[in-house]
Amino acid sequence: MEENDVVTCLAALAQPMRLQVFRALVVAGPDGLTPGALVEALDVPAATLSFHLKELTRSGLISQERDGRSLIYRAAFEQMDGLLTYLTYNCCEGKACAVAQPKSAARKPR
Amino acid sequence: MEENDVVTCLAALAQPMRLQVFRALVVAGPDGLTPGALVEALDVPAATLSFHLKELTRSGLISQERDGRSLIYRAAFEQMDGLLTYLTYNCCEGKACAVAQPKSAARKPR
DNA sequence: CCTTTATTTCCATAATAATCGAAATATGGA
DNA sequence: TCCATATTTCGATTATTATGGAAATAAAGG
Repeated sequence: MEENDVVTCLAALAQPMRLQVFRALVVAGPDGLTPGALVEALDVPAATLSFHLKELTRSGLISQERDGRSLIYRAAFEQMDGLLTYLTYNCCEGKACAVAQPKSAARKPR
Repeated sequence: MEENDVVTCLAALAQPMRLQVFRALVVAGPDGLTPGALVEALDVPAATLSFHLKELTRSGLISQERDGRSLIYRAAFEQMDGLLTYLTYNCCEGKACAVAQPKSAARKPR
C-alpha cells in the first residue's frame, strides 16, 4: 500500500463513530450490516452515518453491496491487512518492536 | 490501549507531513532527530513542523528530550506497538486475516 | 549581560471535516 | 402506478485542523 492510501485509511479510522462502525462490521463478519442496523446499534442519525460510511468506503476499508431495498456493508479485510502491513513495516524498521504478533496474541484475549 | 487513545494515535498519523515525520523518526531509531534536522529533511517551515510535532507528542507516538540548545524527538515504539495490537485485534476478530506476520514479513523486504 | 542558534508559541487565515433535518432516489410489492 | 421502506444526497451550520510569518523563550558561550 502506498503512503497516500495509508493516510486515507488512517483518517478513515481516526474518528470515534467511524472506528465504531468499522469494529461493528468486523464483528459482523461476512454477513455484514445494513445502515439501518448500524443506526440502531450505534444510535446515530441516518444522514450522519451515511456520511461516515461514505468516508470508510472511499478509503477501501469497507465495501457496499445492494440487497433489495437494503445495502450491506462489510469490512474489507484485505485493505485492513495492507494497512497493518505498512504500519508494521514503518514502526519496526530496524527495531525488535511489534513484529510481536505472539506477544500481542498473548494479552487481552477477548 | 483504549478506544480514545487509538483514535488520537490514528489521527496523529493520518496526515501526510506527520506520517513522514514519524517514519523519519522510526528510521532514525534511538538517536532520534532534532526539529532542525527534520526541517531540512522534509523542507517544512519550522512553525508548521512544531505544530505537527506537538500533535504527535500529544498522541504519545513520539517523545521529546532536551539536549542543550536542541530538542531530540524519538519514535515511541511501545505506543505504536499498542496501536498495532489494538488494530490487529479489531481487524481479525474471528477472521484468519492479518495475524499474518509471516506473510507481511515476506514481502517488500526493503 | 549580550549574542547567536534552536525551537516554540502566538495569531490570523484558509481549508477541511462533522452534524443532521429535509428533500431526493431506489427498490419491492400491492 | 402508487405506496411504504431503506438509504443517500443536499445544504446550511458549526467545529476542528493546518499553514506559516513574526515575536517570544531557552540555552550555550563569550
